[in-house]
Amino acid sequence: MSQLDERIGYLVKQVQQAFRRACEEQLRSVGLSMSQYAVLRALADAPGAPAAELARRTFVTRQSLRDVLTGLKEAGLASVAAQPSAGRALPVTLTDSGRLMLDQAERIVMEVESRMLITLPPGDVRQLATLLTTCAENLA
Amino acid sequence: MSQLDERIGYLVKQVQQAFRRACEEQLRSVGLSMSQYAVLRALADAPGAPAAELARRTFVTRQSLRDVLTGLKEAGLASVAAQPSAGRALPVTLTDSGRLMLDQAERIVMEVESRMLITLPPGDVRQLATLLTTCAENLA
DNA sequence: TGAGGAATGTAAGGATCCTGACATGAGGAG
DNA sequence: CTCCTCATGTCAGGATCCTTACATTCCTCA
Repeated sequence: MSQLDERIGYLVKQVQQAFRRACEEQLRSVGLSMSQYAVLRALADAPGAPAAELARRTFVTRQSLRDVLTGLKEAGLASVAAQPSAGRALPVTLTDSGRLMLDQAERIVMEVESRMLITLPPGDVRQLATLLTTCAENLA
Repeated sequence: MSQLDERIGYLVKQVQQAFRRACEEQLRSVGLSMSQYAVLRALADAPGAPAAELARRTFVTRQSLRDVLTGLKEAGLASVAAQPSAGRALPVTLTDSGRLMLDQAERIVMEVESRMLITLPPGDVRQLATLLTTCAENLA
């Protein structure tokens, strides 16, 4: 039996939870959740993408994304077109308000990420990125 | 701005979600969720621990753990003592049924973990563990 | 002895995420 | 053209997780 300290699945969960926790703590000052941040971020990377595409980019289901999108619409941070652009796809866009919020949130999240990596030399960070990418590919 | 591919926070989330997804998919065959598995696992490592201790070990709050524990009790996999052992702490234990279930689940999760790491030489796995541990410590 | 702190249990409410199911629109195979 | 498949949107229900709040028990310290 492997030691718990070496179980990658366990460690990944631990880091993900700690990172999420730390981010939520800081994001609370601007009234944003980590889930909402993730959607805003995806929205900035893919303006006008349908909700289903945003769901894929944030690793959740369409149904889950709807829950978060509801909150973002109510907060005036995102906007869903009334008419489909192609097929049934309704383009989602960032509002001006959403863009400003994302800028603030981005700074906060980057700070937490920096803190998480503060003791690691750049080479180690690149290596970590490579290893994690490999893990993701192996599970795909 | 960093490329998304190199954002460790993003990659950790991706891997964690993929791992969880893959595990849930396989665990469904024995009727267990990943959250439940995590609690059973913690319970095996700390027999008779109070719920609050299990919560710490699974990185969730006491309140969240209660939700999962309710399901485990209903499924007859865990048992909560009626009388406190010390203070208000109610010892939680695995039932025989729970132990059998954990054995099955453990094999399933180990298989998924192996698949995730299949292309990585042992040295890389150890380094990944080291890097992740460092990240967790930096956020603590 | 009594006040306060720390840990635990519990409850309520809300946010996020899931599966399952169904309807709709686009595009290809026959 | 019609049937089929696929992608998208939507709804319902349930599981998990969170914050906030309060009660209880033990321990420390004045």
